[in-house]
Amino acid sequence: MTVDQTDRELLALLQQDATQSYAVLGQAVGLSAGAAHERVRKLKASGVIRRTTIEVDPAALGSGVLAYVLLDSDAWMGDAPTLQALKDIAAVEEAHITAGAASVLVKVRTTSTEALQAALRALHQVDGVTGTQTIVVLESFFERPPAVGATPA
Amino acid sequence: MTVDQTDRELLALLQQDATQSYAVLGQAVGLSAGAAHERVRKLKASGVIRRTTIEVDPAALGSGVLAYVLLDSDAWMGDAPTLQALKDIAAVEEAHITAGAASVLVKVRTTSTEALQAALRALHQVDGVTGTQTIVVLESFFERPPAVGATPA
DNA sequence: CATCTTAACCGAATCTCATTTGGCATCTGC
DNA sequence: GCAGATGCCAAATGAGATTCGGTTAAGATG
Repeated sequence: MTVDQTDRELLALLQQDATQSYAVLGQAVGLSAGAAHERVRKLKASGVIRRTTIEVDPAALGSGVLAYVLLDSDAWMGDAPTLQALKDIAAVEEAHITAGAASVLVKVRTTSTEALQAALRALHQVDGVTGTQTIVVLESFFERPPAVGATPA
Repeated sequence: MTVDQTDRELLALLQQDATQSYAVLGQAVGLSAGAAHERVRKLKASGVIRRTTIEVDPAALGSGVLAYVLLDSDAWMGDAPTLQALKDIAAVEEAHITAGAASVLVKVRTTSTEALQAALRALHQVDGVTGTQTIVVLESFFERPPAVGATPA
């Protein structure tokens, strides 16, 4: 699908606040409510918009501990069983295969350092993992959604 | 604010799909539409729900390169000027002060390796930064919203 | 150049759902 | 046991999502 400048503006506006009416959205980009609706419908249908969701404050739910963990391994970790094992650990928010010394990088958020320890234990038990290096976050400057601005030349 | 089990269920449902009607939400948790609405309203007012937003597929917009960058520094980086400097780099999605060897960890997403290089250049120019270590992501297993389940004992 | 096709837009009509209101039951503290 | 507060339901109202018919503009085709 072609995503033009107007679409990007709509995406940016919806990223900031997905509850605004199509009338307002349309006005902001110079379209009628109907036309804005049609564009957004297509963006959803084509998968550019994955879903509409809420952003929850982790601190409000007691998840105050954030850490990044590098996993060392003695086998290839890029396959489905590894993925599933990581997904099954609720504290794991992201998991990526990486280039460099470690093979996998995971982002972990827990309610306490005790819970972090439990998560690390679980990570150690994942097949193939031989060791971990943990980077504990002291303070988050910000976490924001991906930029949607026009692709620079 | 007190967040009980029903609230957590509502949060989980809204995280999956924030477009469902309050009638459906209420039914799912055993409440009337009005009561569900009232709970969600309070969650928003109290800041547990930060905002309603859309999740955009970065790949669909051409942002296929993801990397984590560790920043070394010769000064304390935990202050507002550093925050602002990092925020001004559009490719930076997250920035955290960390314990450990490096002082700051940033998540960077770009359209190409050339753009990644440009982002690294910009990071080097941030006041206090003396060096960087970059972890390039080869493949993302998943990136999901924070868990909202009941806090285990 | 005339015509056909397609895509995108607008404005109006319809219909669903968010939001508000009033009243009842439950629980708390006095 | 009583007053106040909290949380719920059911019903009314209005806003806004969604649909539809018709128009224009931009290419393609001959």
